[in-house]
Amino acid sequence: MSTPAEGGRRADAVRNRRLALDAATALLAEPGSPLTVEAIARRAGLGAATVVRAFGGKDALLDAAVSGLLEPVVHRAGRLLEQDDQAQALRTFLTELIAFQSAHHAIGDQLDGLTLPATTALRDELVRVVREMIVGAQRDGTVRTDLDPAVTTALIGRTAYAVARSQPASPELTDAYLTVLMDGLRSPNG
Amino acid sequence: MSTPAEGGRRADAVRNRRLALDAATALLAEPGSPLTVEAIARRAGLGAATVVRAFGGKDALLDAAVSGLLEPVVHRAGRLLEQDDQAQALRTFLTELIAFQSAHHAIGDQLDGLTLPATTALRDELVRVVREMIVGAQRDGTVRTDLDPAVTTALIGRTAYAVARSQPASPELTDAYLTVLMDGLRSPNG
DNA sequence: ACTCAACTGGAACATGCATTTCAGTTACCG
DNA sequence: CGGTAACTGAAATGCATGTTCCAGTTGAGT
Repeated sequence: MSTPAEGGRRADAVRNRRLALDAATALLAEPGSPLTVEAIARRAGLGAATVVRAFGGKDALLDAAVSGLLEPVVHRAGRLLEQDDQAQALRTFLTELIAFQSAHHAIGDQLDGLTLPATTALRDELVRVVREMIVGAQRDGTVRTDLDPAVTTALIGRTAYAVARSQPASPELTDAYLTVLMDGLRSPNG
Repeated sequence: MSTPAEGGRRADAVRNRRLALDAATALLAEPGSPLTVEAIARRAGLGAATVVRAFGGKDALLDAAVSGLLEPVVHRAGRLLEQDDQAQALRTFLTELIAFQSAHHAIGDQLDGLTLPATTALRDELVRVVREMIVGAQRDGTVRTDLDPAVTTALIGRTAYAVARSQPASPELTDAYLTVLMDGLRSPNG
């Protein structure tokens, strides 16, 4: 669909494509892993050339792996949007997002300057959902209205990412972040 | 003193050392610059070998350049510590720190995983000063006491860095960050 | 079974980088 | 001035990585 589809491929090619994807996904969860084509190939039990060809390049492989991990997170965020208390939904979502990013440490680590179409689309969708949460919470009166929702969303995105990158992952830091953020987002005279 | 000192060096060696340092410093302020030895050498009007040898390696050169930029920032933070209102001192310092990091974009960009002795020492000093500001503000009653100062310091360090990395530098984002942070750090029932 | 296009992977290649080499140059001391 | 050790920088080296080549292998249609 997005990347070379399963069309008239041979069975071994399909299987190796899956192996490469699984290996890349596994390495994304291991901090300090090289995340090179060589490492992915070794993990998958394949040659480097096969790994590269399966997706048409390393970037496309990483795009598939990262977006595969990100998709359930985005889906979960959409579900939280249906909740009554949008401020609480935002807090819950951020907690889960930070846990997710901590678990898949290399996602933000190695992929900073790349252009990955599927991943970018999911990230945009995530931004959209978070902004809706903020707007909803403003409507509820639980989040201050003197800040532009778009700016607030950018603020949350950047800082949450930074907190998740703490090494090693620190529950106290995450707690402090959520506490300060949510209190700071409350109406100033409330 | 730290790196090969001026000892019995020839005049041209001393001059080229300075040229290399200035070139590296200049490149740290230019977003998107390669920051390679080649680029530094071209900027300095020297050969790559000369640039490398002047400091005994690229890392040592960057350490000298970054710590040279960071030193006045640390000094300024120490001066702010003498101010009466520590919460205000913290806010002022963060404003300046973010501006500084935005101006020298590449500092955090390219130097994430390196071990630079002088730079690390200055950063530790900076952390120490910020923690003192927080403790002082807690004593003043302007910052909540239900958070560990060390954790709060880590939180501020990570998030300020993330905000400064926004591309392009956005005054609204910095404003929103400082507003939310300082309000969130106030006593919850105040 | 037979065929052959698709597929594989080790090896060669390409790229971008820091560092070292070394023949030539130059600052500095006497 | 010379002599010489320090210094210079273009080129060579080393290294890590992604990508491509190609001779051999294999899945799948007949």
